[in-house]
Amino acid sequence: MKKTQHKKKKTRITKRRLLEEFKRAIKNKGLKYTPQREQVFKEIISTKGHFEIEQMVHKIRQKNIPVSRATVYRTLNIMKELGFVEEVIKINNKTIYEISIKEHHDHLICTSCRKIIEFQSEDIEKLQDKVCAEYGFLPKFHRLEIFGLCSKCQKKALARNNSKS
Amino acid sequence: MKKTQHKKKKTRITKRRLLEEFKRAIKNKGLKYTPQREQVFKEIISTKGHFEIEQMVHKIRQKNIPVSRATVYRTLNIMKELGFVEEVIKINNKTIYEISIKEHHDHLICTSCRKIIEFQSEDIEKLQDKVCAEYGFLPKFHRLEIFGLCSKCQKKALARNNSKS
DNA sequence: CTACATGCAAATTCTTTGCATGGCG
DNA sequence: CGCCATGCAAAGAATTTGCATGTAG
Repeated sequence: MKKTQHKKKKTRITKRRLLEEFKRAIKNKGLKYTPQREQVFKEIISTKGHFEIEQMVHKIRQKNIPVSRATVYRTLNIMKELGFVEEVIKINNKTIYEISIKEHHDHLICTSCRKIIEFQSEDIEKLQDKVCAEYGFLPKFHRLEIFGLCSKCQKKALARNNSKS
Repeated sequence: MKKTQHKKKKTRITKRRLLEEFKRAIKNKGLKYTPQREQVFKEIISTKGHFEIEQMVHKIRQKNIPVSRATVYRTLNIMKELGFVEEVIKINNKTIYEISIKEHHDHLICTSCRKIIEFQSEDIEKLQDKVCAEYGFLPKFHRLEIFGLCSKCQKKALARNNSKS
């Protein structure tokens, strides 16, 4: 019984554990665990969904940790190699990074208001695995984005059309 | 009977029809239908899957149609607005465009050799529609990319590991 | 003819890099 | 201490833009 309870805790303290994992990974690579790197990482795991570079630099400076864009880029590249951060989306010429550690979310992206709705579908993931198996492909992570109009923007579009005619 | 046959032709001459559609769309917008624009479009619809800018410029020049990168960019932006070309992927700092007209493909992307395998799964698309419905989201197009190792690279990785130990 | 398109080169934006200096281990 | 990290500024790369000239309609 107690053991089961203990296991459950794992999910609760994810952030702390992640930070430890990161620290270990960094050191394993013979790299140094600096305040900047720590803070970049902290910032990322407390960010839901996506983030951009400028945003990240800002947030970190607000915490009184001096950091340059260069360092953020460099840290992100390390994190990419270590597999903590995932591939990259581009929207309006801006690169948007995504965390690969947290449970994975797919996205509905409104092309009108740019709102991003996250969702998760086990069924879709199962089918993906099936496809991969067919091609002998070993999946590491994926990205599913559905572009379209969110309900609000649909209504707006409708309203516009009505007033026209 | 004959009517049915006739209908089938529609699918056969897609490229020609697409070109007409494009021409109409351009003119409807009060824009001009220039050789450059025509060629960019032709190039795109005869390209399977993805394409990059440099590649496109090259191909068009090879057909003896002078074109500048600027024009290709400008044309692509128009095509984006008109909905002929879709959102944009970024791999290694390069933007990769995709045609939105042709049947849609999803992708398995090998992170090692960069090979891109296209696939299609109606089942996945159905589930996507279901998700959209749940959120009252009106999908226009989507992008599904699964990153991982293709079978060849898996074998290579395996071979490396064996020789190590 | 007129308004829009093109090409060039300059400007912008995002990202990477070289080098001197700072700091983790 | 030694090596790696940081910051800055400069370099690079991708994309956009201003302007003079060309051309579709």
